[in-house]
Amino acid sequence: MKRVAGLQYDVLDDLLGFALRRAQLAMVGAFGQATRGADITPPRLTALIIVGANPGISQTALGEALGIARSGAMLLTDWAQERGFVERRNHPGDGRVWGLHLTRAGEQFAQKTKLRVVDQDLKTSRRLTTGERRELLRLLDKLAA
Amino acid sequence: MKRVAGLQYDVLDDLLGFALRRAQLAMVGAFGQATRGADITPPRLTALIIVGANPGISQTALGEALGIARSGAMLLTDWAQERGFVERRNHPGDGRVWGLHLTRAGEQFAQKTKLRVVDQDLKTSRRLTTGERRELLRLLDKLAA
DNA sequence: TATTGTTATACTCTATAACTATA
DNA sequence: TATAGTTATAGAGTATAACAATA
Repeated sequence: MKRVAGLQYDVLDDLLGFALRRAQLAMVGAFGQATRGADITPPRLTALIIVGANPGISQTALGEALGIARSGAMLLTDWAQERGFVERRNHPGDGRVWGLHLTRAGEQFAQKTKLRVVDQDLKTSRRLTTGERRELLRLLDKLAA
Repeated sequence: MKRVAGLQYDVLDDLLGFALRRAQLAMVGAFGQATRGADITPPRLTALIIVGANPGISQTALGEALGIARSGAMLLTDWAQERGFVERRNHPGDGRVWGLHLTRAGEQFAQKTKLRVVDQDLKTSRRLTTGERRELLRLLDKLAA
């Protein structure tokens, strides 16, 4: 959201947490624009990307990659499977584990959506110079490390 | 969440949206630590801070400040009123509007919690130099503008 | 007519805890 | 015993749409 003119923000002006939320709202809005009508959300696309880049990954590992609980990774997997984007295959050598794989449709959907989202991500950050964008990525990475 | 070693992240590595989410998870975790047992969340504290700094603000304006719908601002106000932190007073001159005000208890709670959260926000960003932190705030602000 | 607050409803995201199958 | 997946449940956050009161 944008700052409202004339409003007092007190300590919020100096909180990284609040600045992050404002920036993220802007990016989530941009994501929505880029994917309008595609029935997809940031965590769902993230899951598809992780599965696509790591074929055979387990649900638990997917949850770790996303920073959420196993049960949440399961619901994401359920969604992706219902949409026909992901298959649960038996894991060779461990009967407790599902190996997750993108289907053909999942690959196509992920590819198309990735392009749109990357493009929109760049567009939304056009306000920053290339150097500033790179520096922002670096600082965010350092903060989350 | 931290990056998982050995995992492939594909385009996520270059998306500001994903970097923001990872950084925000770190900060929200820090918020939780700073406020453990205090029954408070980031949007709720934000609402208290905005009301405290802008006495008599309307629910609609509060929603705009927070970047959420009127109905959401209403639920936050309900929560704050139930907790005894906020009063809805009649607005002089416009019978449709509530003027929101912190109670004594609300002021005390907000003051105490603000101090803790600001402190933790600084602690969590200790990984950054003072200059880097300032630069990060500037870039996030520019991105959200 | 337009705006404020309200209510009803629904969906996403996330967590915890307990259960089962397998290791 | 420990781990992967599952199920049940709950809460927070958010949105949209329709409504009443007031402007």
